[in-house]
Amino acid sequence: MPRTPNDAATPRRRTTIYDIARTAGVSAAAVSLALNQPGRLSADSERRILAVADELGYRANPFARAVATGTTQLIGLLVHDSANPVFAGAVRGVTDAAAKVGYTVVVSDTHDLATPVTTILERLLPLVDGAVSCSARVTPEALATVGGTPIVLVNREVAGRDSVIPDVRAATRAAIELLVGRGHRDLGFIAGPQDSWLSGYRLALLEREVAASAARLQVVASVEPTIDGGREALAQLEGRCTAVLTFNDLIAFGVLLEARDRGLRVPEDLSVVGFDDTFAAVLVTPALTTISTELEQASRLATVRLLAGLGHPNSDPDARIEGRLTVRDSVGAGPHR
Amino acid sequence: MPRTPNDAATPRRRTTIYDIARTAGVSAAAVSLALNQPGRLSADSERRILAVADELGYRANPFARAVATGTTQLIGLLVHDSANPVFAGAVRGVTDAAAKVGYTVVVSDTHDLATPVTTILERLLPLVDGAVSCSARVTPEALATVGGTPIVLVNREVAGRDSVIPDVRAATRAAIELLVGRGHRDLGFIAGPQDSWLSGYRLALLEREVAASAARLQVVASVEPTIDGGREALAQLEGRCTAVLTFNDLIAFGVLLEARDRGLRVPEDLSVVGFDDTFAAVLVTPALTTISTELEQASRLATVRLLAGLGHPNSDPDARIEGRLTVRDSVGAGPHR
DNA sequence: TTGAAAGCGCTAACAG
DNA sequence: CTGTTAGCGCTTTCAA
Repeated sequence: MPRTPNDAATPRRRTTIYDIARTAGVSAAAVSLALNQPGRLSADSERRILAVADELGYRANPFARAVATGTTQLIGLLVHDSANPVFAGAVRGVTDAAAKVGYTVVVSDTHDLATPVTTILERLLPLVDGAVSCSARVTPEALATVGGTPIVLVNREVAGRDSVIPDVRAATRAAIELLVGRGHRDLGFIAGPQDSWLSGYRLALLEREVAASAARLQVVASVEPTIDGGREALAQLEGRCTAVLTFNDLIAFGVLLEARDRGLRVPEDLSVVGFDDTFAAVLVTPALTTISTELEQASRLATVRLLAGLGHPNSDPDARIEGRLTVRDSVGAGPHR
Repeated sequence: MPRTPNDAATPRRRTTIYDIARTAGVSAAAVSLALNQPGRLSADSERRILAVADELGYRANPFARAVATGTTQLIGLLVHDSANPVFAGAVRGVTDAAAKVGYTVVVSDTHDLATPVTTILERLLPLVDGAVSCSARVTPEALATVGGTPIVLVNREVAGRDSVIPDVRAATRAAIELLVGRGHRDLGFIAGPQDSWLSGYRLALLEREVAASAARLQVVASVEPTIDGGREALAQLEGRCTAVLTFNDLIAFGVLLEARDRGLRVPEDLSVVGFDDTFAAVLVTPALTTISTELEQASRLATVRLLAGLGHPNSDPDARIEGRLTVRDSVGAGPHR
C-alpha cells in the first residue's frame, strides 16, 4: 500500500470516546450512553461528559458505529443519468425525506455503460441501510444478484420489491384529448431504449387512451433518452404522424432542435408532447407541452416508504402521486379540424 | 431504538470471513490475505479460500474494513445545487476520476439553506477520505470548523487549501472583444449572490478586460443564480446597458425569458452572454453565447489532485484548464457600429 | 447510576 | 508461508 494519508504534518488521530472518558474520569461506556441516550446517566455526569466531548471537538466515527450496530444511517439513491434535469428532482426528494430522520444520502449515477450495474449495486448497497432506485438500469436481473438490502423502486415494477409509480393515466388521457381535439389523428410515439420498462409503461398507457379515441398511434422510433436521441428520431417521423409524444423531455428537445434545423415548423407542421416537465420545457421555443411525472414527489415517497420499513415511520407512506399535463405552445392544430 | 431492519423473514446475517475460514479450514487472517493480497498465500489455499468465499456469496463489510484501516475508499463531492445542470458535469468528472482508482463518490447538495453548511460538512467528512467542493457555500469560515479531512476546492481560493480554478481570462477577453467589436460600449454584469467568491472573481476578470477596451462595465444587479434570479434582474437593466453578461447560464435564461415577456428583443435590443455553457444554452432562442467554465474537467482535476494526496497518483495533477467562448445568437450589433 | 467486558467484521503485526 | 493475537472505535448486555 502506498504512503498513508497522514504523511505530512497532519496530527490526524481523532478524539475518541476513550479520550473523553479519560479526561472526564468515567468509562467509555458512560460516554457512549451520554452521547446517545440522553437522560440515561445522572444529569451531572451527562453534562460533564458532553462538555468534555465538545471541548475536545469530538466527532463520532460513523464506521465504528456501523460495525457495532449494523446500521449506517445512510441510504442510497440510484439515478439513471444525472445530466437529465429530471433527476435533480429525485435527489431533492430523497434528500429531503432522508434528512427528516437524520439519514444521509449517497447518490450513484448508473449512466456509465462501461460499469455493469451489478458492480454499482455491489459497491453502493453494502454501504447503506436501504436504497431508492430511479434508474432504468436497475433491472430485475440486476436486483436478483444483490443481497438483502431493501430497495424501493421508482417507475419500475419488480416482483417482490416495493415500488412507486406516479399515476400519469389521467394526464396521458388529457394529452390525447388535447391532440385529438386539436385535429390530430395520426400520433407517433418516440420510445426510449427498447429495454426500458418505463418507456413500455408509458406506451401502454398511451395505447390504451388512444384506443378509446378517434386517433391512431404508432411507435415511430426507439432512441436513447437524450437530446441527440431526439434529433435522430425526427428523421423517422416524416409523413407518419402530425403529432408526436416522446418518452421524455430530452427527446422532445432534440426533436424541436432538429425540426428547426430541417425547416420543419413546430407546432404548425408537427406537434410535440414530452414527459417529465423539466425546467427547460419553458426554455425552448415553442415552449414544450409536457406531462409532469413528479419524480421529486415520487422519490420522496419512495424514501418515506423505505425508511418506514427501516423503522422510521414518517409522513404518509400511502400517498398517491399523479402526473399533470401542462399545455404550452408545442401543440397546434392538426389536419382534421 | 425501533424495530430492527430484519424483523420479517429476513435471514439477514451476512457471511463473514469467519464463516469462510471455518468452512475452508483456515484462519480468518488467511481469508483476509487471500482476499486482499493475491499471491500472499500458497496458490492452493488461495484458490480454495476464494472458491468458498464465492460459494458463500461473501461481500466484504466496508465498515469493518474502514474501522480497521482508517480509510474508506469514499470521496465526497459537494455541489451547490444539483438543479443547476452545470453540476451534473461535476458529478461526472469526480465520479470518473474516482472510479479509476476504485473510489466511490458520495454527493451532497448544499442548496438547502435550512441546513447549515457546517452540518452538511460534519455529516459528510467523517464518511470520506477526502472531498471535492464545488459549492459556493463552502466558505473559509465553514472550512475552518472542519477537521483534517483533505478537501480540494473548485472555483474558490482559500488559504491553505488546494484549489482548481479554470482559467477563463482569455475567454472573458474574447467575450468583451466580441461585444465591443459589435458596437457595444455600455456593458452590464448581473452578479450572483453578494457573497459569492466566484461571482466576484468573474467580475474582477471582466473589469480588467473592460478597462483595456473602449467600453464601460457596471454591475446592474446581484441575484440568486437561478432562472428566477435572472428574471428579477432584467428590470434593473433598462437603459443602463446594451449588452449584459451574467454570472451563470441560469441567470441568462431568466433574462431571456423575462425579456421576451416584456417585449424586449434579444439580441436587437439587448445582447446577452452567460457563463457555464450548460446544455440548455442551445435550447433557448436565441441560442445563448456563453463562456464554458469546464466544471467537469475542473472537478476531474480536483479529484486527481485529491487522490494524489491520498496516495493514489493518477493522471497529471498539474493540467491547466481553460474556458472557451462559444458564440451563438444572443449577441447582436450595438449602437456604436 | 455506572463500569467491565464482550463483540461487530476486518486488518496487520508478529510469531511460528 | 501461515496462523495467532491484538486491536480499530463504538455499542450493549450484564453486574456491581
